[in-house]
Amino acid sequence: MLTEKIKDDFSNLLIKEGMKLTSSRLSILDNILSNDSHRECDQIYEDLINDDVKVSRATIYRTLDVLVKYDYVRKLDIGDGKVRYEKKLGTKHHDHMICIETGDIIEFHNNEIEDLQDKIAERHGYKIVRHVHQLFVKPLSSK
Amino acid sequence: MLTEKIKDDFSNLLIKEGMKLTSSRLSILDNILSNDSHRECDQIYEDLINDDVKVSRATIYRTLDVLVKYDYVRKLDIGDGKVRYEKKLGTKHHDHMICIETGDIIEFHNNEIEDLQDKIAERHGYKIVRHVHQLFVKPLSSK
DNA sequence: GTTTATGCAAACCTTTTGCAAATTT
DNA sequence: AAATTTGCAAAAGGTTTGCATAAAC
Repeated sequence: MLTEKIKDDFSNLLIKEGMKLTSSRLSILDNILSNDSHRECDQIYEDLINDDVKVSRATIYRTLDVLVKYDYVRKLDIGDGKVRYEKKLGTKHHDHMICIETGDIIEFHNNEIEDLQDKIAERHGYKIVRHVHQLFVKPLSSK
Repeated sequence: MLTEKIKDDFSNLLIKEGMKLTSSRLSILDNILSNDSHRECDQIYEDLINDDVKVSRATIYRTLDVLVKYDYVRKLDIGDGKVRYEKKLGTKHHDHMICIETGDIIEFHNNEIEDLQDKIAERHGYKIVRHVHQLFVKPLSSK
């Protein structure tokens, strides 16, 4: 369920962009913000259909682009050919550890690494705009 | 130009896999090891054709799979929809900083970050198999 | 001579796009 | 009523695949 504030903010953002507040867009936003997993577009589509929300994949793709642009959603690409999306609004920054045995995606955050990254970029004359940090792991117990 | 040692090692590896040492495979390996850039399959294809090596894209894809599996080549995916390949044999481990203004790819390495990564994984009961660390940056001078 | 590799074109699969119909303002 | 959005199905774009032919062993 979207709060009034979220709905208002979203509405204003759309107006600012010359876009309209449609029920499809609200349903997609609601679905994303109510879910903590890392889903492919098709999974989101299935979930919406199961909730009796009638939308097309095309609309989901088009809406995800807007949501990513405005930081409601983060696009996650772990290089397995499947692009995933996760809620970003109201969450803290984190990176991902992916278990290569189970496919589990675990979130992590480390300030020291963040600082070191910044220094490396600065040393080369750059400033970081965003970063991707993914650890592909297996259980210590695994051979 | 491939050294005898590299050629022998490659030959042995193929034999072990029940595969044959073909001129296509040697040409592709040679091309990769002679190049320090980060190229898409299609760029590699063009470069080979320009060198009068007659191969198909299919063969390049199939050969790259083997080369990646045996650490001759690293597959690089910076999430822009273009998968790139870079020489790995004889190079030191590094990660990538990508300039979002010029598309330049700069290599970097930092032991402290590597150690911190290991600790994070361990703390969660995992061991790192590989990782992806990419900094998307812009010049400090840029607004 | 047997087996694996190659090239070609078709198939794949996810994402994007053009357009007419539907929805929003 | 004017403008944007939607769904559909087609297009796109990179990668994979099946199969007949070629090359390696």
